Amino acid sequence: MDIVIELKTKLLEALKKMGVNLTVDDIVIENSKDSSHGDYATNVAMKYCKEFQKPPREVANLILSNLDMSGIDKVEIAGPGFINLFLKKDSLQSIVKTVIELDNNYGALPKNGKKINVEFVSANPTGDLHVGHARGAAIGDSLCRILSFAGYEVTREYYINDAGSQIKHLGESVYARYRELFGLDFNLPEDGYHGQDIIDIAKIIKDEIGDEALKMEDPVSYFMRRGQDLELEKINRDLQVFRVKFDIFSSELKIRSNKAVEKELEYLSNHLYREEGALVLKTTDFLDDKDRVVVKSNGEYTYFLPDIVYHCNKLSRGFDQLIDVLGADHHGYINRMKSALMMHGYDKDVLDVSLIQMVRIMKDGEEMKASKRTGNAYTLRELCEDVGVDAARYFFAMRASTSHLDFDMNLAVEQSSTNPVYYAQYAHARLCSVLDNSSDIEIDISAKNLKEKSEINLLKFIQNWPNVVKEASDEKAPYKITNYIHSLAELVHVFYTECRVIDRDNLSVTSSRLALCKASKIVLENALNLVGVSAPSHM
RNA sequence: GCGCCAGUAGCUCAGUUGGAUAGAGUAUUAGACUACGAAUCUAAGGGUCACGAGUUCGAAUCUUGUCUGGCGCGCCA
Repeated sequence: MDIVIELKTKLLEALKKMGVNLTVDDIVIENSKDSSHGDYATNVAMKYCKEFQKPPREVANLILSNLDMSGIDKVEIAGPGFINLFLKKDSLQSIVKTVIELDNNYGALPKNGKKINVEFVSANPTGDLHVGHARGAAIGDSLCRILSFAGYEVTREYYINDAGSQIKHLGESVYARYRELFGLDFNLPEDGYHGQDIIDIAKIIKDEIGDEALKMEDPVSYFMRRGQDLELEKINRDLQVFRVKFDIFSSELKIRSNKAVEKELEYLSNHLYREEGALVLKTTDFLDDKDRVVVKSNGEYTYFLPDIVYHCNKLSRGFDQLIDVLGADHHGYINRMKSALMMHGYDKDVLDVSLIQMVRIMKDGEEMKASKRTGNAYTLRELCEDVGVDAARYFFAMRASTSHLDFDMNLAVEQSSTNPVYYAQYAHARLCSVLDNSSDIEIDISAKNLKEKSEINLLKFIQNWPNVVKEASDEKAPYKITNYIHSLAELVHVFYTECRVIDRDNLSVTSSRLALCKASKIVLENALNLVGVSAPSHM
């Protein structure tokens, strides 16, 4: 059993004897930062001293006199009333066996039967993904990996806005470039797209169908469809390179079919009113600070209306929770969507929005606003080419999504200890190397000879991994995983430096240390996998 | 003007159900390879946790006021 849980249970029993009933979640046990504070410490005596109407240190004393001491080496009361617990070494060593036996599943939480839909990226297919999308993609996908590891059934979804004016502009732009290729006069719309990629797409279409489009009655709608498909293929290729794979692409056009939007208007009729010819949804009855137009006075729908239909569509597919990963500039959108869902009788918390703050690409101490090569926005593809997928994914996942991110290009390409990605991957490669060099020596998974400080620290840290998974999943915070990875890598390096692993004159210690190496390698690999970063055995 | 997010070491950031001397990385300085990968490790210096007031045994954390920055506030998507 989990040592922390075991300790909590013992504390609970002690408190119970003293007449106070609590649950496991009421007890906080933390890893001591300072080894003189024991292996673990708890503040229960201070937290619940009011129940006993006695000062914290006295309560601590009472708890200790009732505490089952099996597996515990010694206890101390310290400071204002902390209880410091010192464990017997063998109670820590058992984690090695657990890790090696569970392997890739160590840290995975049991299936909880909950279905979560995570919508992310959802960029209009009118051009390449830029670095803002890249951060959304990295965080969205890492989140999915974490949630899935934490026992949820996860669906990754991409919403294509293929019914709006953007796609029309795309069609017109590609058509114009297509005509240009035949030397015909062409009209590139001002609010169209002017990049090189549009010309490339026009060329592809020319290769596909020759001059056939020139005879079409409605060429623009053909170019809309085909142009969008080609853009989407490109986006999808870039995302796959970035190790992001969607389960489903939903089309706004399809959502709109079967009169779904009209039915939605009917459903919402009690919450609608007319103002200056437009239909307005009374979202202020719920969470919003302003009512929102859903049908413009010219009869067109705003973006919001089909998006309501889309979110209801997702919920109708049986998801317990929806997560939207959105750029921070969309924050005004949250309450209006939640309000609409509440009109459908859903709880406001069925939708959880992860806002992703802005990214600045920094190079040589200055912000890089555009790609040097193309002059356009710096793209995900260029980023992958310049710094590699591992570095890009790690850096994006590394910070809380709510904080602005300065992406340091110089650091990301650095192949040294200053680069956190290499630091972690190097730790993994080192472990692999040690294990390779000792393949003839048997591994002792009881790990009974581990007793050095660096070994114990590593054991405790590995043992905490499932809790980190839980926390990252509950808080939807991939950066908790990268923080863990960095600390784990550090402990591995320290262990490696202080403890010579392979010693053919002392095979009993060697066998234990090899087991620790193997367990550490497994956890490191599992953690890296959750943020989509590879765990190489050689570098 | 209103709303959301933020302000912690020179720089980039952790620390958020209130806990012990506020931590990492980076940068700077000084050390450590005749053995498993020195892409590493060990130390040192570096702080008014934006500022004030409050809540209590105890505040970076909670409340409140102020200042600064980013973003939003459209019959755009």
